[in-house]
Amino acid sequence: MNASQVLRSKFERVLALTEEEREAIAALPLHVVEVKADEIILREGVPATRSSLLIEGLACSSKGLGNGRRQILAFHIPFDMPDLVSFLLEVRDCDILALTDCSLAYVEHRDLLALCTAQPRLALDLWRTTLVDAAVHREWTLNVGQREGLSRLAHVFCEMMTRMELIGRARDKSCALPLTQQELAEATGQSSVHVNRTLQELRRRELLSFVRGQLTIHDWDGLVALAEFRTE
Amino acid sequence: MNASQVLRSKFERVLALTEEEREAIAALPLHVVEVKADEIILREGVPATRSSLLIEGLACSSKGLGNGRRQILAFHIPFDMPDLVSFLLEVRDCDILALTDCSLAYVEHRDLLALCTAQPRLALDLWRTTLVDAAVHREWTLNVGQREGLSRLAHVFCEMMTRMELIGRARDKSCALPLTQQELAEATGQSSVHVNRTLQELRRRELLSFVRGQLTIHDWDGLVALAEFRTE
DNA sequence: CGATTTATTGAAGAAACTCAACTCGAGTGG
DNA sequence: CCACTCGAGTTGAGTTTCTTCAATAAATCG
Repeated sequence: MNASQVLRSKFERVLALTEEEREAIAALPLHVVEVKADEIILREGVPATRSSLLIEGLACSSKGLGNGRRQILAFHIPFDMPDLVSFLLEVRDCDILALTDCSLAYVEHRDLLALCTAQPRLALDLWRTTLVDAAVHREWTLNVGQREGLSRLAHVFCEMMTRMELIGRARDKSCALPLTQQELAEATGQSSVHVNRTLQELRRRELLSFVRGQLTIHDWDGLVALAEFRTE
Repeated sequence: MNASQVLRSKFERVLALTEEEREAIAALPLHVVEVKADEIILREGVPATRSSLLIEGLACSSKGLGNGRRQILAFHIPFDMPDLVSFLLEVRDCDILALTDCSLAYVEHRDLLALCTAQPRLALDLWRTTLVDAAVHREWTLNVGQREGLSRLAHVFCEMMTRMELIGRARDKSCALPLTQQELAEATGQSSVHVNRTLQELRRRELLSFVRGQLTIHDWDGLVALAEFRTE
């Protein structure tokens, strides 16, 4: 699937596109690049002039602190536009980082703006996706702020499994999720040592297994209950 | 200042409005209501059919957990549209709660949508404010996830002072901020006992005082440094 | 195969929590 | 006007959760 098709099917998940809209999407200039694991895709603090569409791979948004601590704010999977949230803002407020080798397409903000002006329905749908992203942010704040270690981790797994299923990358509650324990720690605001022990507890309770980047959930209902995950 | 003027001056902070835009704003149906402290303005889980504009008072967004724990996700002050973030979404994902007696104006989503269609510049500006809200959410996730208790609280105070200054409600780094320690606890993911001790430490270091809902910052630079607050 | 990253374990310690009692201040009603 | 009540703030003590440090084991990569 090429970049333009990815973008189109992203819209088509919600909208029935008109011929005109389809053409406008196809005409949007996309610049496809490959990024190696651990490279920064877009850096915090620089002017926000373009957004990216993730075609393949796993990425994250993160913000660092002076003492070297870092918080992962969201994971990004194919079909996501990781930094549409900085569209219309002057400056990026967080890093976008490739966690695995990624294939992605850049869209210049000025082209995106032109698309929005010409196709109001598409603009509204893009706006809506940024609002969904914001809702996920709120869930993460709740997660990190109020849940205990065990359910915090459980919640991340519930979210990722749900999203992977939505894009057809999961089967029988099992999917590839190539995250290290260190990365899970940065996403949940815990130390990696504690994540390790918490993972063992999740395994011991036979809720899931997470081995070499493969997540398999054995007891979905149990995990959902533990995480207080809300399926919408 | 009436509700319509509040809305207009919200736009005018960034845009130079045309006559037509001004008229469109004035024509937007607003339904002004008064809400008592501790009442729920808009409830989680119900269909999102309208948004609110805060005219006067202090409110917050919050999400609860089964065990009674609650996370405050954002504070809202006059000129904010606390739940524009649920515009275009089917269902509200968090409660909006009045922390003091509030005066606010409801806007029906269908009217807002009509305004957006007719006035694309206003639509983009509203979209932009939701993106700013999302950026603040990200900062909060970082705050709750990675900062230690002392700088976590410091960061909340830096943010609120900056915002109060922006709307002209602060003078000499002092402003009314009628929050209880319990509410600060729910915003920072700490227990109220710990907030109490942390506040004492902030006072002891002569960074600020926070007495009976009045925040006064004595050493702004020191507080900013402790919080690693980024002034944009 | 060796080098490097990732995962696991133990132990000590720090940060923050809970519980419970007590103080203080603001408002209320007798 | 004072006693009372109620909510908020403060304090102490014991406990839990999670962190840090450091060492080892296992997996992955070139």
